[in-house]
Parts: sequence; C-alpha cells; structure tokens
Amino acid sequence: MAKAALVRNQAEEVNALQDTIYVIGGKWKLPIINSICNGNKRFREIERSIPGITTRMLSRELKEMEMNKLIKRTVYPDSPVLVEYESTPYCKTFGNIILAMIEWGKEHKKYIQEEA
Amino acid sequence: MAKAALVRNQAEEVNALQDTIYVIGGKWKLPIINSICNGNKRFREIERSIPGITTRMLSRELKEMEMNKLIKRTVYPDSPVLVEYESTPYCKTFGNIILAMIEWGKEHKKYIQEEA
DNA sequence: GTAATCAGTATCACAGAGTATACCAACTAC
DNA sequence: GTAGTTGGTATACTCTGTGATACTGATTAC
Repeated sequence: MAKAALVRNQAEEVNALQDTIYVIGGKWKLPIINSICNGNKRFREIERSIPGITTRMLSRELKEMEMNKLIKRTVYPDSPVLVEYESTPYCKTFGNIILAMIEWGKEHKKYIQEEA
Repeated sequence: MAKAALVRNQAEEVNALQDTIYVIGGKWKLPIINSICNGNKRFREIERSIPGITTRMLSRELKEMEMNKLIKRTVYPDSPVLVEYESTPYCKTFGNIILAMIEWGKEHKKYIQEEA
C-alpha cells in the first residue's frame, strides 16, 4: 500500500520532470527568459545580454517561445521599426527554476574554486 | 552606480545559469539523478524508472556522472555480480532544481488540461 | 561618404545527442 | 530446456541543435 503510493508518485514525478525538460530544454531558452524577465526588451539588447548566443539562435528561440505563449512580441511601425519583447505571466512561472539554477551555478563556482 | 551594479549582477547571473545548464543539460541527467535520489540503486531498476531511456544512454550518462563525482558505483562480486549506484552529497545539491522542475511540470499539466 | 545600429534572414556545415536493435555471459525460476 | 533477469557493450543510423558567416534595407551619427 505504502509502496504502491510511493511507486505511483515516482512515476508522476518523472513525467513532470520530463515535461519540464521538454519545454525549457536546450542551451538558450532559460537564459532568454531570464534576460527578458530582467527587463531587456529589444532584440540586440537581449542578444548582448547572453554570452555566446548567435542572432540565428536567438531569432529561432524567440519565434518558438512566442508560439508557445511564453513571450509577447510587439512591433511599433514608426520610422525606424521598433520591436519589443515581453514576458507573459506564464513565462514568469519559471522564476523558481531559474533562481534555483542560478543559485546552484554560484555554489558550483565556489566549489570549483575551493578545489583548485 | 545603481545601474552598474544591476548590469554586473545580471552578467554574473547569466553565467551561473549557463554553467548549471552545461552541467545538467541534456535529456537524461536530471531524471537519472532524481531516480537514484529516490532510492533506485540497480541498473535495470533505474532504467525501468525512466520512461523512454535506452540502456545505451543510461550507461553513457552513468559513466559520465560517475566521472564527475555525481554518483558512486559499487560492485559486489558475489556469485551473480551485483552493481549499485548511489548519489553523492554533491549530487543532492540539485534537489532544489529538480523539485522546482517537478512542481512546474505538474502545474503545467493542470494548465494544459484546463485549456483543453 | 563611411561607419554603425536596428531586427532579423539565408546558407552551409558539423558534432554529438539520441534512437534502434541485437548481442553477451552468468544466473534463477519453472 | 526454455524463458527471464542482471549489467551492460557493439554497431549503425538519424537528426537536430548549434555554430559560422554573410547579407539586407532603413536609419542615424560623424
């Protein structure tokens, strides 16, 4: 009985974990979300805020994330066209994950430096 | 001044985030860590607990994670050889990330179901 | 007139992540 | 004797995520 419940929860949790990995997997989605949530709105601004990303990857990921309703893209067709990206409320639900990962990365760096 | 501090923190955080993604990136590492932390010790046991994984991927990831001191592999050379995997304390530092991701996955499922 | 910025797109190319399938030797259970 | 388990390895293949480079047309700045 207790065992059955345990097994069942495990299966449910693996699935939830795999779903999450599916949605935010890859090298760039979380850094992009983080950047936009930090207030970066313009394409080049976001690009500059993420070390190593190329315009191509940023463009592709933004498109995909817009389709998945994670971000909103607004075009202001004034004389020089202006484009702005914003995070949606849904996007902000990744906050805890991102915070946990930033925390881990900082601790990891300390750990590595202590070892060396 | 305030702006400089803000920018600097942002850069530091992106780096931490990217470091973390580098370490636990890919489709399988977190599910494997989660499985072992949940008490699964034997190869086939871990394999069965993760939907979709192949023996090859599990074997490769376990080897890599053993090299990175994330897990410990112990062989008991009794009549049928017995192998056990354990998580190291270092491995357990991913706990918060995994929990946050499981949480997100569950909420996401609700969200999807409500929409449909 | 030259350079730079903006928001991207177009092509090409590659490594390696991931899949599929079969196989091994030793052992247990029926 | 046959099927199943255990802990993997071998081989072959796909595919896509990612990178590198170049380019666009409009605008602004020197």
